Amino acid sequence: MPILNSDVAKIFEEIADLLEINDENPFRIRAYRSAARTIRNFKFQFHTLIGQGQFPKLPGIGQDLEEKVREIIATGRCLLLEALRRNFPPHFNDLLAIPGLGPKRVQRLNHALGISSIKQLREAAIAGKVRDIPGFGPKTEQSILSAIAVQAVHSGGFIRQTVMPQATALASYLSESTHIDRIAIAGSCRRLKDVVGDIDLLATGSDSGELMERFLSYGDVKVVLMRGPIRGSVILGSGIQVDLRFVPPESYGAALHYFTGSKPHNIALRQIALAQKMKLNEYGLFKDGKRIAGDTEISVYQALGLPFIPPELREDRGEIAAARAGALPNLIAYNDLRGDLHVHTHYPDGKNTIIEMASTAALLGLEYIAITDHPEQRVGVNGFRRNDLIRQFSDIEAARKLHPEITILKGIETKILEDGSLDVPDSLLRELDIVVAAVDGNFDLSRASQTQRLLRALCNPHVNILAHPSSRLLPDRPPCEVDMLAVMRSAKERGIALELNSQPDRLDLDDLHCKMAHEEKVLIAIDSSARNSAELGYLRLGIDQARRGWIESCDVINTQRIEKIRSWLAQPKLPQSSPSHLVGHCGSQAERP
DNA sequence: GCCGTTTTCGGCCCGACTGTTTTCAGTCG
Repeated sequence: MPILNSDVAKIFEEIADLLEINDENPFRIRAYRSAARTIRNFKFQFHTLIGQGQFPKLPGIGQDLEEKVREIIATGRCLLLEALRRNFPPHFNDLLAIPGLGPKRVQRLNHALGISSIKQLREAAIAGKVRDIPGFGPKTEQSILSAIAVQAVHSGGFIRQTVMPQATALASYLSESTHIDRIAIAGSCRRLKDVVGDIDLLATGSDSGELMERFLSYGDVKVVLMRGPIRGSVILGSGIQVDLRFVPPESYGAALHYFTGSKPHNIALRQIALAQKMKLNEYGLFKDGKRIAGDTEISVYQALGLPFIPPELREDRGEIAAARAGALPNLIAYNDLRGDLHVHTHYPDGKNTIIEMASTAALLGLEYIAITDHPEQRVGVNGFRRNDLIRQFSDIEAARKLHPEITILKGIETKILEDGSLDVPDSLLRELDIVVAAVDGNFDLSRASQTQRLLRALCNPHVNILAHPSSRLLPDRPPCEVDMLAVMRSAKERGIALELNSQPDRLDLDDLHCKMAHEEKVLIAIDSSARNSAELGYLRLGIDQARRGWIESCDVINTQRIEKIRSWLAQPKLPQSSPSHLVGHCGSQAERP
């Protein structure tokens, strides 16, 4: 089993945790954390590059960390980590994940009570033993118990789509405060992350007192975590934390930037300011003690010599270098989409007909949709019947007559079986305008087997789109282990699009894989896989995700007019045996009854 | 541990808030 970048990153993160508990140089700790992030975001696998005699030059990875990466890739072990682990009980660093517990308190808990796990901490807190440790008290003990309870329920984070109604309702409520000029949703919600940990709100105006009172007395507040004159923090009934911060109007832009994050992006920008003998904080950009920018975000970037960087790109994934080089992507916009190539009908929970789906899509401004139901939707448990497909064809013909303003393509969503073959015979697939293939079941195959499975499916000459490629389900089902770079390169060679599925619990491809697709110039299809007409609106979430992944309009097949779509679908596929790296994947597809 | 418009050593982002103190350490974002 090769050691993956994610394995190396995990080791570096654990080293950082243990160094932190050891009270080591904070900058050394930051170096490990920064390297872990860089390695996790890096698109090529180190084990492959090192196997080819290469080692990439990456920021924050110098001689020492390069040697450690090589050691981990070669041996699967890291001597430094093993030495650190000998000083602590197993999983000791898990305690750092409890809000309110940092390295000092974790050490004290261990020295005073021998606590080395969250379970032990909970038991000690319930028994009232934690409050007697110097530096702790009854309030800290209670907040530890609350934090453990919240963490147990929401450790996976919250799907942004479910959080935004709460955020906008609270922002709207706060905006009624008489001394408030502006209120904004910042943080990871503004960066359009698929899963968020909390809600960050920023307000500006003439007086913060009434705002804070209003905030803390909001009907849905369950717990008040913190209440200062300009900053407050609460937990809502849903379990999500909300942080509110007030700044004076002239600092609005700098504060919006600061509270939008991400933290690594902010740190990088502050370093740029320092290099120019300036200081950047949430109140503004200062030179010689004088504010020179900060009323708007644009003013901050401009004063630092950079163009405006959209919030969804602010992850310290190369956006600052791209901004400096004038090479920021021209991000796709919602109105760029012309169609949806993965739409369902007649679902038990949706019950919308082809006509209803088509009319809603037309109202949304779409020029085409593809009806791509699962075979079993039409036939139940008795296997695929050709007559059902014929019946749907005639339904589509009827809908076409009723809604000539929108093109309706005949399609199917076929399952990719464990061996990479499809659950619908080629003889039927060839009668369709478009074929969407998707993994369904057997999510826990080995990385090699899962990759082979997808590569073989891509060899089917009728497949046009690989749907929700990682099969993750937010927030809890992890993505399948798969070599996505190999899948993308194969898809590109064969003219197949990878789907960015817009369902809020999928958003699959994720942002990093979107960026990879953009860099690899692989076609993307942003689809809703709507199960009823309302879900066609999820396309907006797909666009959000695409923007986080640097996707431009030209990367996306369904920004094209229907004529282009038809010619893309009609393109002959490469002969099955021609791409050298696919030999062995592309056997003849057996016909199934 | 990294890195260079402070360049091979010395600096590395920075302010708010809490709880437990008795002036501030620890933590968070």
